[in-house]
Amino acid sequence: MSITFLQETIHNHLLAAVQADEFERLKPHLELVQMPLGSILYESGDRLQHIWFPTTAIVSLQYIMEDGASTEIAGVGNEGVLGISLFMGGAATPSRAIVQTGGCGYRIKAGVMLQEFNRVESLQGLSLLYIQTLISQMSLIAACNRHHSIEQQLCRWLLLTLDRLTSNELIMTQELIASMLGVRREGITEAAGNLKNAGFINYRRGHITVLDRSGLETLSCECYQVAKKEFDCLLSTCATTRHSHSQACRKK
Amino acid sequence: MSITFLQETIHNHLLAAVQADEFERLKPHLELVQMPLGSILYESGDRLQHIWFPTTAIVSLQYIMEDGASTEIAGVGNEGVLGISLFMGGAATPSRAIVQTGGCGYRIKAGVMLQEFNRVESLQGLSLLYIQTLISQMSLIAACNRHHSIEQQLCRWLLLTLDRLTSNELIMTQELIASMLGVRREGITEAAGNLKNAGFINYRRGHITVLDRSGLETLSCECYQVAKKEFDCLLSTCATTRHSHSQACRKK
DNA sequence: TACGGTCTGTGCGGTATCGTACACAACTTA
DNA sequence: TAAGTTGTGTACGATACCGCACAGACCGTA
Repeated sequence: MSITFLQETIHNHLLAAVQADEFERLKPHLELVQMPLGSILYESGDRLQHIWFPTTAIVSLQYIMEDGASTEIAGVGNEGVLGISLFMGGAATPSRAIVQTGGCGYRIKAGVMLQEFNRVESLQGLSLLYIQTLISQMSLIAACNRHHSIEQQLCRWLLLTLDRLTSNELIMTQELIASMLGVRREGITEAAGNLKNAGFINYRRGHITVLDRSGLETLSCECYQVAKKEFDCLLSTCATTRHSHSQACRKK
Repeated sequence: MSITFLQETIHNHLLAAVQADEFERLKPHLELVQMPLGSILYESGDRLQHIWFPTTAIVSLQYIMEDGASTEIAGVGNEGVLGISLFMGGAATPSRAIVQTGGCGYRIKAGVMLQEFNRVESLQGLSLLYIQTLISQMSLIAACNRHHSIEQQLCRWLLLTLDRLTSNELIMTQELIASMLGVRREGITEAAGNLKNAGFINYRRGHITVLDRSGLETLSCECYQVAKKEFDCLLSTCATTRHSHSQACRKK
């Protein structure tokens, strides 16, 4: 049982990088929960009750405008954690966290997490490191929104989602993708049609299958590679951090 | 002399909120420097040598794409600090920091700052609080990029810049504004022309004068008000934080 | 005062994306 | 099997923005 628990835990890289003795303290508070597609972890302005560490689920952070228009500002999979604003002064995040790919994750009560965050240095270091990655990702998306075509962005988005999955099939309507990218649904239909004609993907009602990764990479903007590099960097730091907190990767 | 120093210091709200005894330790390391218009504090990928606390200067954080296209991802004035990635694992920020309005600021060596950050709780708390604000700002800009017109964004940008100035005149070419917003210079010429015709601003070669703030507010998207609220919240927390670290504002 | 560089104004066609409307296809449920 | 719901395909004009080209205005410097 406890072995199963630990194996599952490994599926969140951040959690797996917490030092063993510190992890023992967290363990009794970790609660394995379902994170079904479409469920909302928190809304803009909510006071956080929990922190989440996804294992198989993927969560999308979206900024919602007054008229209801939305834009994804970051994605969080098993490399990350949701609810970081808790550590940062208690103010609510101005975003919505919605599950984009159903799966599981660990949940921990906000109060417990905050206490441990303040006490445990490795947890703090990892969180900060992750926030850094998140900031990079958000910058990237802001710039990508401005400068790249829907098709390029769709490729980026598919690739980044695919990287967090074990299978090559996404359960996902075009409508949903459109709301992530902050564009019209028809725009996605057209872009997806092109990718299908090119033989890079296939799809049917709510399911998208990626047939040719490298094809998508050629059509994607540079942003995919940049984001991937960021993630790889984070993960490799996590992997080597269990016992000593080294410096993160230095890029370029 | 030391009184002058302190008075100047107050001009950075974050620095002013550091507890008195802790501030005494930082003080000998603070170096008042000029931050002339157009100078670059750091480039994407640089290893940080310093941390900056602007007093009268305003700095723009930009993401630069491979083809040279740029987008502002956040602005930093005397409410903030530059070089936060230092605290977050040492990885370089994937952005450029360029002075958008010339002025002064305090500089401190990265090594010293890092040491104090790890030792001094109030400094850490303030930094985290600021990072939270920064994240909010970045989300907002990402969404604004996607959904709002150049004219709306120009209004937002002018208003946010104005809020950080004492005068109502910006020293700023249209070319520069265009590179901040990530659009063509001609787009700014047109939008600025409209604002001039409406009587809200006036300008001449490199100088923009705001004549009617509230006029700009009516044309701006919601994003200005949202960003302003965030800043006000940060500042009020700073103002009350010198002796006890309270929770930040809760919104909505 | 004249020069030269920089900044701004304007026009044009091209294109990506939008808004809207509607038909059809694929699943779900009764 | 039929009805209803939800997702996808397509078409059309409107429009915001782009890329380019060039003229003219401003301002510092010689």
